[in-house]
Amino acid sequence: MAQSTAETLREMYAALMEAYGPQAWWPGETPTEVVIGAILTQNTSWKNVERAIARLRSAGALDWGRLRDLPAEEVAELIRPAGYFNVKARRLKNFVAWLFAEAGGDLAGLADRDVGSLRESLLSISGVGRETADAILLYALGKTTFVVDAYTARVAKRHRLIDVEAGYDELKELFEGALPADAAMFNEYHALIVEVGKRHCKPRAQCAGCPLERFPHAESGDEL
DNA sequence: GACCAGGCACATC
DNA sequence: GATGTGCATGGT
Repeated sequence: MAQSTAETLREMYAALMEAYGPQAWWPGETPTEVVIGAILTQNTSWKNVERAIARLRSAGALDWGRLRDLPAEEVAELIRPAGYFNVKARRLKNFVAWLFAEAGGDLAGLADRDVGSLRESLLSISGVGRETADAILLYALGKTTFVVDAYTARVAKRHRLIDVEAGYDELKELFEGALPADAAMFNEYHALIVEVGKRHCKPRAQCAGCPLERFPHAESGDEL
């Protein structure tokens, strides 16, 4: 009898940790940088996001008060390397307005809010969808919520752990249901999935040498 | 030159 | 509720 999907997910975590070790995502950065990065990385490579963040830093704009006061056009110019810069400048401004309304412009003021209501409130911001909200909750605020992204979907579907048509919420429930509710573990697992995604689980899979190769999977050629 | 990258909002059916 | 489209830079 085959092992359960939940067991497979836990074994995959162990295999990835064995192969790559702790990722320590966003360790030296401030929660402010994490939030900005979460918005800028929407459908964009992290390399380009780093360039944009560096430009914000040089301009002294890694600061909510400064971002609030800068015209959207100037924010857009600063974040140009991240792509979709006009859209993302508005999204940053939307988040800033929300943060001042909710917590006086200080992320620390959100620390005591419970995950559920905070997630709902974040989702009310235009430009903050489910993945961005979960990334902010987990990586900036340390809340226990699993982050699903394109890599998560690809890995889970390639390994037949979920229906190929499954959406965000189903994937989130798959992982949260299989794992202990531990923010540190959710943090590591998501980061490890991104790592294996970048190295192996690409649109055209490179399964040879993948830490997850021993787990049953579809080969490249499947449109995933 | 095509394809891809840690999405999201909005229009339309 | 499902599907299609615009948004834009930089790497392969």
